[in-house]
Amino acid sequence: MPEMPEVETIARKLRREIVGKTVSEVRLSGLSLRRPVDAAFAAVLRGRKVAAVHRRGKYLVLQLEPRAFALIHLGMSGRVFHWQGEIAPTPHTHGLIGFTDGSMLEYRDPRRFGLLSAHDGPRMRDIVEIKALGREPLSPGFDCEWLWPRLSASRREVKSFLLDQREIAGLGNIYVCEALFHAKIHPARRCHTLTQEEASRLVRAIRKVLRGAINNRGTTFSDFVASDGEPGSNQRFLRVFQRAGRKCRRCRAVIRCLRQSNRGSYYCPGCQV
DNA sequence: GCATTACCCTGAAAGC
DNA sequence: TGCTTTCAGGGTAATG
Repeated sequence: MPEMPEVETIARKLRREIVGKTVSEVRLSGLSLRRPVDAAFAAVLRGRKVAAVHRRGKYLVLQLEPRAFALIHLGMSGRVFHWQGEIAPTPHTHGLIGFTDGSMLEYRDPRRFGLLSAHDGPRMRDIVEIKALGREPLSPGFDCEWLWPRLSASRREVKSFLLDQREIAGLGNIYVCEALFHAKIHPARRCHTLTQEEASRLVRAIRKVLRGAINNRGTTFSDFVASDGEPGSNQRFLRVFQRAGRKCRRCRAVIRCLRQSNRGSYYCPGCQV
């Protein structure tokens, strides 16, 4: 499941591969993703040049020239490939963006929880999906001074807060579980009960797990691979995620899994209070 | 404002 | 072996 480090890995790769290329054609499967792909998607992209590749939260953003933006969200199972030359679409290929040099960008998404959208003209920060996103966890503004007042004002469970993209953009289930482990905070703790020291630990833990995951080119289970098809290696460093029933590497307690908002929360009952 | 539930979807794993 | 069922989860919407 692609979260911020996986999307960042793809963005870095695409930055080297497709910036400067001009879109010659766009083919869509016609099947609906998270929502139907707008009929204008192809028209907005065709003939435009890729000026830059950005990442915002879990969105991959292609900045086009003349000014327009294409948003790609990978959902649960989305993958992006850059191919040299013509390729045959798979049953799960929902978007093919061809460039004038003959290479192609393929969007593949078996579960179709992802999103493709195009926006002609606006500033990036005014795009509705981007506008809704909270702070970037690796930006200079993501610190305890920013986070603690927000935690103090919320009675939600901290796991739910951290997954909320309107608060912090880019965290998903894997890295929230891992960050809470490193910060020694139980996922069901109510935000307002966290001390300033715990909030500070949480900030450091979030930055640590994300930076580590980016360095490892993301976490690969079954779904995620970078745009060249190479898997990431961060799964080797996970401490709690999908390790229920196994022993904590720090305290030897047995890792548990509880359900929060219908998602699995993995934690160590020995380390996390 | 927040929690809960359902929904979208399909591959993998488990169960029979 | 082969079929059916269950589970996984990001984001959104409806409901309480």
